[in-house]
Amino acid sequence: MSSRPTKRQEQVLDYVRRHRTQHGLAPTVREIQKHFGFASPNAAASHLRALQRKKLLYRHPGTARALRVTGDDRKEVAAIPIYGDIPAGFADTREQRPDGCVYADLDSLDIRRTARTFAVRVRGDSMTGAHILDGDLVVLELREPNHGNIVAALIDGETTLKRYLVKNRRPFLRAEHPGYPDLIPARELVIQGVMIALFRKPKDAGRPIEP
Amino acid sequence: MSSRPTKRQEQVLDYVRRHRTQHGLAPTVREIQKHFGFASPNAAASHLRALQRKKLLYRHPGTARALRVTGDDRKEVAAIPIYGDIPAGFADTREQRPDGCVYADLDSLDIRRTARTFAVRVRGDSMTGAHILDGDLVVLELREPNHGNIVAALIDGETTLKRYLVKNRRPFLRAEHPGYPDLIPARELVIQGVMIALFRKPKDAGRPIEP
DNA sequence: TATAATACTGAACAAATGTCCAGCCGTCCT
DNA sequence: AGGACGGCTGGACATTTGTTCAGTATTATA
Repeated sequence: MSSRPTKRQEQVLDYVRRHRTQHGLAPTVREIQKHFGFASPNAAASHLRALQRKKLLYRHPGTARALRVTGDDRKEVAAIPIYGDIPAGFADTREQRPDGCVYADLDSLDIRRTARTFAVRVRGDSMTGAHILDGDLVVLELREPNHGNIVAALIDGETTLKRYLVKNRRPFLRAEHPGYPDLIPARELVIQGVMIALFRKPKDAGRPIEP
Repeated sequence: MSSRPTKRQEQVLDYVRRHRTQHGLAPTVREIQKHFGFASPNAAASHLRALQRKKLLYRHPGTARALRVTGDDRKEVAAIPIYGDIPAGFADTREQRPDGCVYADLDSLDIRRTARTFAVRVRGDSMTGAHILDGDLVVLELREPNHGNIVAALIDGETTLKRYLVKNRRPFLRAEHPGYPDLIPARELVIQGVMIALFRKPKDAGRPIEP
């Protein structure tokens, strides 16, 4: 019987959430009091009581900083391995060595837990026309591609990111940048993954450019 | 100057880690004491001191349950609130209502824990030249922008994503799409955040079509 | 062998923190 | 009009909790 929080209660809940992610621990009653400018710790405490009543918050009585926002626990965070370079024998996943992981929640990625998901660091500018830049991290899912999907494919022993197209029942790959020709596979086309998400961290995020 | 922990210290560190993942919060000194059967809280406390000296643990003095294992921070996933729409009075964070959250690890985002970070859903195509598309999720940090940064700014009561430029010591905003004029602020320029990351989930990604 | 570091016991203090009681004011609903 | 509820002030109390001082025994370490 969890009901909706009021505006104020939402704010409190948000502050708890934020405090947890920023400082790694939940705030105390008096920290909440201070943040909202209450004159009494009871103001914060009663909000917590209300949130608890509405099942939006859990806590251990008598325990310091024992606040836990209900939804946050259930968030399933997937560790997506990053393969900087995909070698030929991709089928054997066990031999892969990820260069770290991206962590993203399944919700926002809409990932099925059964699906094989991985990420690749993009090299080159052959897909800038599709707004995929050098250095971008592309999250891929192992499945059959559809016409128009962006895929990681194996061409001549190298893996590249291209758009997957079908013409006259024959699939081929297209780069999204002037000067790159279409790639029509001589033998068979090995699709290693279909792009489902993109993650970019601009290199110039903190750096000024020439005026 | 971080050296190796002793066997016992390793056990304590392990217990702290386990307690955090199991209960969502760090143990107190006395909980550690109880777990190891110490007769004095000082036994646990001195272990924590040693671990701190070896840079394997961080804590806030005088704060309850403020233990953080050094390596674990990197795996920590931050909940970044998504503000679909940024109203005028942004300075008052308390009135914000996030439309859910993105979850990303601090490492890959290079987020400072102290920094105020949030995300905005991009609307419109004024930044396609900078490879930022309609529907993209842009992660922003609250800080002073540099020349060339992409920022969320408040213009005429509306928030837009633009490139921040400075000419003759006067800052202005530039869209990255043909046909959009530069925005030269009449009064003052309110910068709400500087882009530090981008997250895209293609709309046509999840459709499985049978051939 | 000296010296430091580890690994504790034992007691106690002070700050941090959760909690409770009493009451005020306004809004919404019946 | 009445009552339930949200939002808050003000004060106080009892734990919880971090911290410190003093001391013992064992194990490295130079």
